[in-house]
Amino acid sequence: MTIKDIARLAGVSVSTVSRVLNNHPDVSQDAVKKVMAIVNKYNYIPNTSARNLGMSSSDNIGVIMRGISNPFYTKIITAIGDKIEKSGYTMVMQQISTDEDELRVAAMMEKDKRLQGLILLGGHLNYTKEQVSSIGVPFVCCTFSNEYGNLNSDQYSSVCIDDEATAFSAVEQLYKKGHKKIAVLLSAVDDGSVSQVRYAGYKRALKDFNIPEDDNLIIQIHSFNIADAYHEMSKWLDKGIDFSALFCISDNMAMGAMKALRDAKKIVPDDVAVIAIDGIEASEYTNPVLSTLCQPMEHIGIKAVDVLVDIINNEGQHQHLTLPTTLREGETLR
Amino acid sequence: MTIKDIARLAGVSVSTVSRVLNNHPDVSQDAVKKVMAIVNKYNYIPNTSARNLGMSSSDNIGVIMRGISNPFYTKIITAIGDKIEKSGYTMVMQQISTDEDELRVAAMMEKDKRLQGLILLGGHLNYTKEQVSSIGVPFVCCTFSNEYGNLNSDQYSSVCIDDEATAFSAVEQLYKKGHKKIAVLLSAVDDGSVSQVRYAGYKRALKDFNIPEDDNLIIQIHSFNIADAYHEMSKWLDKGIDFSALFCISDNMAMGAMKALRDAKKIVPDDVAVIAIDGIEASEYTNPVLSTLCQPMEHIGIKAVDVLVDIINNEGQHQHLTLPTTLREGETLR
DNA sequence: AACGTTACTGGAAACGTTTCCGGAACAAAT
DNA sequence: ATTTGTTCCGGAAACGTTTCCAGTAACGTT
Repeated sequence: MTIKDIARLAGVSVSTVSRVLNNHPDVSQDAVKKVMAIVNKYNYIPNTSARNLGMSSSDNIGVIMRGISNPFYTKIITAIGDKIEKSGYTMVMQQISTDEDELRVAAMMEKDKRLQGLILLGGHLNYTKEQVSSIGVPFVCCTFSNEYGNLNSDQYSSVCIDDEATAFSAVEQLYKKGHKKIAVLLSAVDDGSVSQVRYAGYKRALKDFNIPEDDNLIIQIHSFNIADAYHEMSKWLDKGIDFSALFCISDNMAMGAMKALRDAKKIVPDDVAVIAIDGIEASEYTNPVLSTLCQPMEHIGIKAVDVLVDIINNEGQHQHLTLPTTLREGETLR
Repeated sequence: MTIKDIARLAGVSVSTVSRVLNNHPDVSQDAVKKVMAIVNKYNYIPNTSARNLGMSSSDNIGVIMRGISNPFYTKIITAIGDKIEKSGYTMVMQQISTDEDELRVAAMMEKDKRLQGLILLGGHLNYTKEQVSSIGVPFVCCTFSNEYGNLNSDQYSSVCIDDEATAFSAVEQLYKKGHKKIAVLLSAVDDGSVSQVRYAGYKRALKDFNIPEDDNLIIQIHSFNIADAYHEMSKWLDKGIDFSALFCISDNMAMGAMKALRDAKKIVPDDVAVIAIDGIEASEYTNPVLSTLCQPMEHIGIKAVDVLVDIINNEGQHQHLTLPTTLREGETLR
């Protein structure tokens, strides 16, 4: 069943069918009716390959992400996938490992799958101008702060929270409860990732509250992995360093850390207060319930697609959205 | 940069370039060398739309899933996506809501995206023959038991655990610890879903161990949702029904239930023993650590793609794989 | 009555591949 | 010397759309 068959059955030309199917203006009501009748009767769906070839484009939007393993991303992905579908595009997902260069992958993918646009999830900030311009379709970065990039901001869009300020406010919560010996559990500190930016917020908070920085209170792992967090935290606790509160840069890591604290017989929140950032569902069901600053995950996903689709349709400029976080008061603060 | 340009630059015909690119036999070493030199030099990637149109097929494999929100699925999806990519196909993901008919979506998607094959995640068993044959590409169902379907088994493939036996063995664990009053937290019981099958395993266990069934010990919700599990469990606990153990048909639900138990001042495992099925990462970090029967999630994903690709390439028959589960001894049994 | 608009239509080229088919070049067998 | 077969190659049709362009019919204007 091709457009030709439809044309024949409806008694019109191929061009007319095409026009009807694409809502072109220059077509009579009569023709629309005839064509649609046949289309519906035979449940005709145009061939995407032929259509894309004809228009020399596609309806693919690529989504590249590093580490879907962090449950934080699944909510965002869900929202993105949903919204892409609703907008009439097709989502093409590509996962990359931690050591792959996402922009190289993006460039390849763009050629290979003829993308209309790209969404990058959980990436870095220190792309060079050349790297960015090497990819020829509009793209939007999700979930890492705008202000810290070194790029011309009109070359891409971004949708995220203010990671620095959120980290600051997490530490502030601890400070307000009287904590001064605040340890931080983080990932890399120099790769332009969220980890680095949240760490910056932590440091600014310490400074503002006149708490001296102490390298002994920095617990660094090399992933956002829950198991890594658990092991590294356990090792650190063995050192017996004195502290009264722990700021984890992600919920996932906090869950690992809390198990380590439990193993070490530290009671949360009596012995150690804990706060984190993200607001994943699981962390609402830990014992005790984790206190955390929640990201508006669905909203992030939806907005990312919105912005991208607008740009694809030439209905908008690149923009940089910063969405608000909300405090979830759990049971890990005292 | 099209195949014509490559042909011109390499000094051969378009057909020859195509043959080289597709590893056809009838082409000289000399030609291969000349073409590949140009292809590599200009980093040429063939246009997928044109190629698909020419071959009247595509390289798309569809993945349909209900409720990616359950973290259990993310591991599987990750594995599936990875494997699809490695096999040279493109993953096209479609999420559906609980009330959508997955086979209708499958049929639509197949036409729309010209799929080569389909993977269905977390579906039902009671498809009719007509429904199944309405979708014209091979498909494999993941994560629900084979034996309970009412279909001709050579019409599709499946990869999953033995849900009935696993549920049986979960209840067996509780029985071996001396429990007789075993409540069960489940989802639907009559829709052909995993829930129904796991419930069947629970009932068989009771029977084998000479424990009378008791409707009061059945806690039913209408999703696999963690929040729903929490609320429904709380409501049930209010009734004050006597019980000593709880079998949850999924880890996710168990996490909700454990919070409800905590709210009700029931100590796990002293007052109530808990066991579940799935083995998601988060449930390894609950307090206390959940005891559960783990599914080989990565393995399931990889096998599903393996089987499907073999069938697409006419290198295999439809088959039904049942993968083993392993007990993770947590801290919720006594 | 001639002309310009307007509203719509159909023919056909174009998109970038794959693949069928016929043929060239050459070697081996008769 | 002719046939037969092998190996490789190029031309061109085909895939199913979109879209440009030319054209027709109806209608209002001068």
